[in-house]
Amino acid sequence: MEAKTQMRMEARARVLKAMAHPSRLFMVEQLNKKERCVAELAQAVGADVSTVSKHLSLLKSVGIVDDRKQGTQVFYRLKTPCVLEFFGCVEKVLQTNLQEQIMLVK
Amino acid sequence: MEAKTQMRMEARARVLKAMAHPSRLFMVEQLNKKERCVAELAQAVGADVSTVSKHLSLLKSVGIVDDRKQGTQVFYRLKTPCVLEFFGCVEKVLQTNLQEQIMLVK
DNA sequence: TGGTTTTTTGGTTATATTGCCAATTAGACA
DNA sequence: TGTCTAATTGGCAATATAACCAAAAAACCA
Repeated sequence: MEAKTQMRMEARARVLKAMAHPSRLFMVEQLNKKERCVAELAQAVGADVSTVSKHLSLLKSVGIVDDRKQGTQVFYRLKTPCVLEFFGCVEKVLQTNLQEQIMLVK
Repeated sequence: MEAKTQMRMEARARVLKAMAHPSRLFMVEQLNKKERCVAELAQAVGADVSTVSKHLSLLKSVGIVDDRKQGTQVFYRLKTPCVLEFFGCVEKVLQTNLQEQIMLVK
């Protein structure tokens, strides 16, 4: 693999990796509905605020979310909603796997 | 997050995680063109055959690729080509980041 | 059967990720 | 200024990933 290709793949991998975590996927879905502050997301996810804050700063670092300060709160919002498109294919993959499981039992 | 939701997010994360690696992204792109055996992919990626074999079995385990035995060789192919759709959005994210970098310099 | 080729698996080491707690920072306001 | 509240950062321990080499498996052929 050429160095240039390698770098492009690494850049892509960083974005996908940022999405590839249960809590972060959930947060991305939540943020699609409306912007939310860290405490709200921590509550929704069921994890420590510090943990969620780190997840959010990772998502922000790759450009998937954005934030906005309001008083002592920080509101995060989905910056590139196209990431939601991932789910369609992911669900298709999971469905296909499921169908094969079923075929094995029959 | 409810237990059910948690499980669905974990399933999704497994699929995305399988994609989230430079070599694996490259292999997925290669496999889009045509099926390939392990040695070919190892050559193209520039890694040890055993390393590539492990990457492939991970991709297979989540249902992204499929394999077919032919003599001593094993040919892998893209089973769910919709994963290629990811790239469109990923590139958009990277482009947006780049635009912002440029704005900072100007 | 023995030898060759291709792939997978096991084992090890190095690195990265995750989650929590504790401490710090930042803003609002009495 | 002191004291809230909200969020971030640092640090640590547990777990997961990744790469390589060596060894085992699988399929072929002489």
